[in-house]
Amino acid sequence: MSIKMDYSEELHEDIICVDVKSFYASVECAERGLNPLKTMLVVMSNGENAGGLVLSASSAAKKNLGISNVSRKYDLPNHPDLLIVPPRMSLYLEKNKEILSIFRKYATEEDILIYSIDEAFIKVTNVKKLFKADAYQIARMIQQDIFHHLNLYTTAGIGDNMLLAKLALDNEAKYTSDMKAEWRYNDVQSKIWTIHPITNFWGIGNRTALRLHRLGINTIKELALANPVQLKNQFGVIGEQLYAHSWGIDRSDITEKHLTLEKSYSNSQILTKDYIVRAEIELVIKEMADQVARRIRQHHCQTTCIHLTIGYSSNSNEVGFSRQMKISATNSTKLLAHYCLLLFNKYYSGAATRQISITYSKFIYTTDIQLDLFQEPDSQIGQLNLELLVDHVRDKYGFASLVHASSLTNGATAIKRSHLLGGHASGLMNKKGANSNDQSF
DNA sequence: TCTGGGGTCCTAGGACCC
DNA sequence: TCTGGGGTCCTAGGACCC
Repeated sequence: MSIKMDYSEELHEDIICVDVKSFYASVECAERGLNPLKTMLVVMSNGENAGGLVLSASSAAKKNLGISNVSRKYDLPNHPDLLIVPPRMSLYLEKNKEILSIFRKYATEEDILIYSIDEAFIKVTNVKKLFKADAYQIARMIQQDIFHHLNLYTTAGIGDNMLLAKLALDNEAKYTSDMKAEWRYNDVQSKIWTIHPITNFWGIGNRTALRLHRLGINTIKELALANPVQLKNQFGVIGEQLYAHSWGIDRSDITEKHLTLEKSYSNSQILTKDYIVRAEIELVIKEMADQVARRIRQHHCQTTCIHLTIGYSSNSNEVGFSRQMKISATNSTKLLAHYCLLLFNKYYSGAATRQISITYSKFIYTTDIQLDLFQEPDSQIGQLNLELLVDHVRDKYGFASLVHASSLTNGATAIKRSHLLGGHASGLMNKKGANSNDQSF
């Protein structure tokens, strides 16, 4: 028996959520002329170490060998047919662009929302007439189009809103033979309420599952039938959202989502060893401050907020710290490195360091220079021009063509990392390094 | 775990203002 | 000063996603 819910005020769109099956692994199969569904292949970052991480495993590797996306090299079975290949992030970015250009044949720019490197939402409500097709048929056209052009299989979820499309994708389309699933408000009680375990539901991780469990809520159905006031008291906004989601309700507008993203750019790394020497840690911070500064210059923005996170070694008694600081708008490497070091020196306890992360946020988009009142204007402009020149040379000849002498010393990681994109090998090992591309997806 | 990397969003609590 | 109160901005920390 089902319970009545009035959906007349909710969105009734045709949203398709598309995701490329095992994206990185499938691209590698396609490049080798191998069947992406039958080949056992994994893309592995840092494959030279025993701790190498599986970024993507083909479905055959997952099914036959039980490999998952965060498996380690030391976990992998020894199988003669298993192909282990290094990542080529720049290639995946290229394929991502080609897929996007296919999406644009089926919807206008503002009706497409890129969710990640291999996932996007497409609103097709307004083009059904044009294609003389319903959403399900349009999803099939998109899937076939991508397969013909790129030899990649995609899965598609279809729904009245973005949440339903995404849930249909994650919880059904991935397991059906035609790689599609359509979830409408009518299906909420039979489809959403039976998602199991509860952490398979979008937005519920282990921590939230545990807190729900303490309230006696162990299934989506129990969540939907819970007292929304109690949920709000316990979880705040998240509680209201969880409740709405359990009924398949999501009022977010795909076209407005474009405007509301609050952006930040960051780099982070887990170091290959514990760093004890203060100067060596400072050096890595300077290098990373430089990398992220370069990215924001490429996007023509200036940051007004920097954030430094230091994680200490597990051999240490302390966990580390995470601090941010407002600054006057800048994208100057020199200034940003200075501020990052300021934070570091203020809070560093002297413990062995294993992880470093630098984030810039709260951007202003302008080409004007915010002149510092306490510095000579000429020297500030000169500094910025110098940094733009350095960017230009690196675009042309690769990051490693022009580095501070300090990056050649022990402990420095910038040169090694200059071929990384999104933290993994770009596949471009020639002089024109990965850094001519952007790392954000 | 033999420490991956890049993001977004929410909350509590402190500082400051009127 | 044996407790004012509301609003806004900021920071640290938590949680989640791909």
